[in-house]
Amino acid sequence: MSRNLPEPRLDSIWLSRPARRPPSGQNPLSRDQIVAAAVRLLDREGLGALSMRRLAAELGVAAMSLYWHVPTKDAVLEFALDEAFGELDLTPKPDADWGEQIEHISQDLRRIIREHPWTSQLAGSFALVGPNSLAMHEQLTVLAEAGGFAPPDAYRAAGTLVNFVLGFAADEVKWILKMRETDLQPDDIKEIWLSPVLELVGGAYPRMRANLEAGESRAWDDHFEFGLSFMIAGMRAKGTKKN
Amino acid sequence: MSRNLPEPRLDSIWLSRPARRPPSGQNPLSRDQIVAAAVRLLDREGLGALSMRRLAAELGVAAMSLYWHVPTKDAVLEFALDEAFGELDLTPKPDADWGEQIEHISQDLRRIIREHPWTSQLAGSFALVGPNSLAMHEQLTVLAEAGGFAPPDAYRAAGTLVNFVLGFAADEVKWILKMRETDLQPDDIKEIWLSPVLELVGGAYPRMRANLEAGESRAWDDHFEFGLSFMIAGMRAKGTKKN
DNA sequence: GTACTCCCCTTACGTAGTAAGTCAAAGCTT
DNA sequence: AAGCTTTGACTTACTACGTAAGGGGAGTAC
Repeated sequence: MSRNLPEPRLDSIWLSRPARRPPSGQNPLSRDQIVAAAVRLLDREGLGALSMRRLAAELGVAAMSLYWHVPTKDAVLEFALDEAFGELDLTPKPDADWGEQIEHISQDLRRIIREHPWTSQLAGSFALVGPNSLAMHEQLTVLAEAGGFAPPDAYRAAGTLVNFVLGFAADEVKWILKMRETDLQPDDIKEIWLSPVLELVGGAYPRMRANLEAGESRAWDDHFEFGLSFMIAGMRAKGTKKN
Repeated sequence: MSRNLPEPRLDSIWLSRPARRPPSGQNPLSRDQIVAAAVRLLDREGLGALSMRRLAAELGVAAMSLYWHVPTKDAVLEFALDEAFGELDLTPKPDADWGEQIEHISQDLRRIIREHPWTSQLAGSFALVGPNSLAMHEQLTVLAEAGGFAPPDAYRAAGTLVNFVLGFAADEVKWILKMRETDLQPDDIKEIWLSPVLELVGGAYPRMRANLEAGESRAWDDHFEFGLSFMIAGMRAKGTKKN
């Protein structure tokens, strides 16, 4: 069941400029179409199902044809990842507190990762320097500055926040994918998965045991809101503008 | 350059009990030896270099021999991951504040991930339910309770903290691996990598530009301490025990 | 017509995980 | 001691992957 997730890379595709002019006619294939098809396929069947052959089939084309528009499979993944970030709602909300706006973007980022679980797996492997990713960091930095952080700290605070959301969503996504894979409901998962864990830990880790038992079908929403409130409390405590 | 990182799994190897009794004689192969060799290989050559054939070669054995001791490659990776977590120093420090102890464990976790960069890639793919991982969460939960959180919130706070450290370290590790891969120093990286980013963003994201320019060779330590102080400030703000 | 570029194609290589089956030696039963 | 079972390694082979290399046809420019 091992699937090809790329190693972390920094020589991002975003750093090698187009070098390929836009399509002349009504070509059946283009980078945009490839990326769109990749997102569709990833949403439908997951990261493990995306092979160049499969993606080409999705477009009614031979595998190697893709390589005219895209240098490697990793590039496809990077484009798809940034494409998903493009769904973020970053419009400023003038009548909302900076903290509320940060909360809104965080919730939105979490939503996107839940809707495209593969993003969580890719975000850990690629440097996030696509245009939409940069726009997100930029906006969060702006809001952190509004919260009273000096520019360098605002930048760091934004990064810390993104790390939290990505980390949280990664956890969440493991469950979502598991449920999708097995066609089980949360309660079934509890039965077939949680019980063995509890048996495994035995008497060893009382708190983990208690929390796993109580935590039931995972109240993800509450958990997320708690963590987030937590981050924002930290920001309010460390920034100079207290409200 | 795509490498085989597994999809997130929840049907963890930890959940299927041994079912294999310990080797009788002085066998050349055992699960422990395989895991130890895997860790060595991963440290030395990275996640992408670990194939079953390569790992077997490391042990002077045929590839399929490993499958007697271990059901799949993913299992090897899960064992290796928990093995690394085993290096954590979780001993209670009686003369340290709960916040200081949390800080200590967080720093230690970060150290381990830096020393074994592949852990960061694997942690995103496997449910963290190995014994050493559970021990870590348990201890962090204990400390959060000492900070004044009610048990369910302490559990969540611990999770939030781990998410932060893992997320931060994932970022960091991308750079470490890049430097290792290319044999470059931070300043060189700045030149060959950062400049193109800056050129790419152009005038678009003034804060990202400013921070990337100022951020230089990435002051990771400062950045981490900032984020961590941030998390702990949040905990102190939300927990009941204020100091 | 000739040349050139664009874009998609076919073929093939090397490597991956692992299913399936083989077989020698060690251990247990009688 | 003889025979049976279990253990732990081996070999072979299958399918799928990313992509290097190169072919060829259509459209355009002179």
